Amino acid sequence: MSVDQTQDGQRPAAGRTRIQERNRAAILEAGLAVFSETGFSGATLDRIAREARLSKPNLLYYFPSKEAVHTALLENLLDAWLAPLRALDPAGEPQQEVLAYVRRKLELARDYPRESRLFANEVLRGAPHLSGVLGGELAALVEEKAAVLEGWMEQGRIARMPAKHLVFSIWALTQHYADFETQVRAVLGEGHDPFAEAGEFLDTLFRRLLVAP
Amino acid sequence: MSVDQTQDGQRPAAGRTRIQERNRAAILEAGLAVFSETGFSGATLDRIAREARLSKPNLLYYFPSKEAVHTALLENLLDAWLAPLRALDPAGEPQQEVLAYVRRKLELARDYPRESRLFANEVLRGAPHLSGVLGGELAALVEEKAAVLEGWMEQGRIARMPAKHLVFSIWALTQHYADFETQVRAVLGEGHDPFAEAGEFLDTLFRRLLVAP
DNA sequence: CCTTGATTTGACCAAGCGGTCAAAGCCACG
DNA sequence: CGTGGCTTTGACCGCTTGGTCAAATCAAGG
Repeated sequence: MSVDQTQDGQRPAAGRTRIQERNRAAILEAGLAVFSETGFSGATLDRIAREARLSKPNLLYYFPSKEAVHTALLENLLDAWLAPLRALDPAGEPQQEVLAYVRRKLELARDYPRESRLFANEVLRGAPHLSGVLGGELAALVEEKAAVLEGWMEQGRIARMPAKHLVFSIWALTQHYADFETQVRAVLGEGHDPFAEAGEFLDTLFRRLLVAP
Repeated sequence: MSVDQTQDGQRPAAGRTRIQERNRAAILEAGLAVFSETGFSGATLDRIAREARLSKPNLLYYFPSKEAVHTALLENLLDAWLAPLRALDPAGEPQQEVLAYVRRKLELARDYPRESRLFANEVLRGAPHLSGVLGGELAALVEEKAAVLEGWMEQGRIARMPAKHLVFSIWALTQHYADFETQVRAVLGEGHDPFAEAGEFLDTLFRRLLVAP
């Protein structure tokens, strides 16, 4: 399941018939599966069309190009991806707010690993389809929340540290379990629940990191 | 510069002439540049050959296929990549050993970002060319070092936590600065030295994480 | 200088790619 | 029931791709 298939950001969704809705959703679902598994270049329209149970020309009837499918997916993704950080409440209890953010971000990685990998693939390549958003919306949001965190630090409610790097550490640690799942499973061996263990471990880690000295 | 260009793991390096040595090195260097930038599927032999200042058939005179170049790179990479963990000394002072490991791993990410991205790309795709190594050599090494860490925990010399996840957290946090450099720079804005700041931050983070309670 | 083997290359190929197009099928509504 | 627009498709196209091959070039020893 995609995080959000009701909008695509390509055009206004005005006047979508049921069949259009269904086929566009099927294409985005198939595109997510294929792009996240093989990356942009490795993905083929034939395979995306096949997984969406459509012919290739039919797919191109709904999206003008391969890139359009990819872009639509990334734009869909972004809101859901940033939601946990948006939810960080300046009026809340600092440590609990951060720990809740970590928890929600890890749940996202656990429940939407394909989205996580799609995003990772894109950023790895230098974010050619996201450069605007990274320097714009994303940077602004982090700026805002970093200010909140720094406020808490100045009040002595959490330990002092570079706020943006605190955010980076949350991204890195949570997405690692989705993006490098192959490696994590290979190292842990059988009989482990990586995300459950990660949940406890990250809770401990950030608890220790945040306590005011 | 590649981490190691003197061996390739394809065949025994017996009887390499100077010209063979030079051309193979040029191909690996070019392959690293291209693969790390575009991923395996996005890379073309033409471009690798061009960057190595060779014709495509000439490149294929030295490596039998595109995959062979890729595999050789990954095998080259692995030793250098695992060296910092190998250097973790069971006889050393626990906290200093871990912090030194973090520092070395971050230096690797800073000095060899292309290698880091090559590796990330491969694991993201499910490590089709590395599955054996992940479950073998890598898993064994982590097993060994996790035992060392757990020994230290039992002696109360560092705080108790799941040792393998401690290793994951080091990988995640250090590689993040190489693999997601685009995002990091977009969020930090101008006038920052991401790796320098990361060095200090990660030192603090792991210091706080490791202190016995 | 000539021979022998290593090296290099232009020309080429089959397969797969993203994308087009005209025609066919389908459906709702008058 | 028929008609007009939405939907679907088989056939096709030009291009790029990984890879081949025979011929040309080069380097070194005798």
